Amino acid sequence: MPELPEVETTLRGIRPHLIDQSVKAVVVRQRQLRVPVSRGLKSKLKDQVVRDIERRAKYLLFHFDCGTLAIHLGMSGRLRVISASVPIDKHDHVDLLFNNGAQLRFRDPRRFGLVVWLGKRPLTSRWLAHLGPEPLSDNFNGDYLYSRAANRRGAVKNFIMDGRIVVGVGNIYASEALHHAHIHPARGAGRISRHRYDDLCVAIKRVLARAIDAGGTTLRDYVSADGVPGFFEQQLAVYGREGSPCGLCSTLIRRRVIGQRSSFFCSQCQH
DNA sequence: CCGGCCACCTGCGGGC
DNA sequence: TGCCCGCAGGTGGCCG
Repeated sequence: MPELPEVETTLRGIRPHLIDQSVKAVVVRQRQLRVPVSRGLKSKLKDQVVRDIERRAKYLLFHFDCGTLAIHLGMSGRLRVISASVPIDKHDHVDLLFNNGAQLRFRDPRRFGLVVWLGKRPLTSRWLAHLGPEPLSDNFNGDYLYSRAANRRGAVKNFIMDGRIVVGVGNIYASEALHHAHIHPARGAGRISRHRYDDLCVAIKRVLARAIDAGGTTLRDYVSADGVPGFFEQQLAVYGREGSPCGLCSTLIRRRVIGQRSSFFCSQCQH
């Protein structure tokens, strides 16, 4: 489910409820996530106060005086603040209960997600240490992308989805940004001009920012209570639109597997 | 360092 | 109905 906009939207949704609150209890129903949830989590967090919550890449970082807890939503994770007594689903793996009555609930059917203790220097942990720049930051720009692409022979789509190059560009927005920038997803990363990397960088920033503004509703399973599909999905130009006409030239959108992931593009507009 | 491939896991929709 | 197949938002790790 979550690309970066969903993670950012989740952050904005939960933060006001949890800042300055102290942990009353930790409930772990299923510890077999991508890595096992550590057994000491309960005693470590008990009575600790949430000093801040922030996002780095697609990780949500919960800062306490004694260290930082990271939660990653993987492919199918969701994190919600609920009031007491919402029924427990079979995939509700972890709850953090707070003294103000708030309840942070982590649900993740596929269990590719992560609830992991990073200690006092989270940025040096193995999960965060090697990550590239944030896509919406100023140090992510065309110059940077172009310089990192030198001599790389792999497909540009794989290149921009590599978290060591830039974080937060998932499978949906990689296809979208490349369409915006008129770049073919299979083109070698090292065979793209400086100027076109400017365009690609702007496109990445724009598709992510627009999705965040739309409330991070990228997903097929983000359906509102009255059954209306997620708002932003209707704005996707190519992702999931195989066989329908390109909005720019009416050529039929094609799907092709690149780096074991489905990629969508217009063979007329993108080169 | 780089590219290619695999693994982890559950659910859903389509075809037969 | 029910089974089997392919597909799905991520990313660390391994191998050559």
